Amino acid sequence: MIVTDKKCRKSQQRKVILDELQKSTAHPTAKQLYQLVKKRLPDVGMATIYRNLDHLEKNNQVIKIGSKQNETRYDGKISKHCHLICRDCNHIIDLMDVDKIIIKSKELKQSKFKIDPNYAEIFGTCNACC
Amino acid sequence: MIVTDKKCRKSQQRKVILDELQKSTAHPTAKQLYQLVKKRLPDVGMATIYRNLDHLEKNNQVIKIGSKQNETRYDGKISKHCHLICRDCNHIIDLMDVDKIIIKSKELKQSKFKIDPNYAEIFGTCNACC
DNA sequence: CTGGATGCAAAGGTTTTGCACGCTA
DNA sequence: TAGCGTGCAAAACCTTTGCATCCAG
Repeated sequence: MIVTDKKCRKSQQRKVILDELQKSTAHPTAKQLYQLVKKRLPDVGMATIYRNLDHLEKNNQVIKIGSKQNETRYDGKISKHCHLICRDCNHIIDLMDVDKIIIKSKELKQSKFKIDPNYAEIFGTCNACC
Repeated sequence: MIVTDKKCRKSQQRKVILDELQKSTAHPTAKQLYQLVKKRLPDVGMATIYRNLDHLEKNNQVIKIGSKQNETRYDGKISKHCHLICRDCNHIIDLMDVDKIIIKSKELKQSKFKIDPNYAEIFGTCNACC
């Protein structure tokens, strides 16, 4: 579902932030984005970056990678399994019985990326949050 | 590859931290683990929790969930795609051409978890780090 | 004009580090 | 006894928030 915020104003800052993020392929951090934006708007503040990233994410113009929680979580089970992570409540479900994760992608083959089968995080919405 | 640290000592603290983590199914944060450990070792400090979690992770006894980087990263591409994340260098590769991710798991079906196809993070090692 | 957006500075959280002391092997 | 591990406190980070001011619509 795409939410369009009718009350939002298109400030220079917001435009530049979105533009820099769309131009980049590096998946930058807020700080890196700040450096990029600062080149075009030297007076920009860090708070503006964060506020706009939140705003843009809520309006589905930007993706925040990973869990929305900013505390690291740990798992004492080291046998092969993967995690389902609820983007709403941060609940994590273990999938212990996954034989194989099949991803059909040419880019994956070309990338020569070596998938660690113990480590996949699949995001979505858990039963309680649906 | 399993790395066993020959110089490590089995302090009470380390044993209790590992034990609590293995008993838990909640994927606790460092702080939550601290509360659990504190019940058994009232004088334990937060630094001990963090140092041991690092140590245990390096020895493959504990999994740190998510990217090892603790800064949030953002993506300006909102079309459906998933991410390959290198656990060594934190490089993120976009897979734009994934039709479907197939996960064979009974637990997944039972969980009624609703996967967001735009959001999968597959961890491993990138070409440069192999 | 109006109220959303900004910049600055301060506060809030999490994680790391320095240091003297304690404890395992 | 050697040197790894601990607890405490301070520091280092990342992110959020309060407030006066600015500016887009």
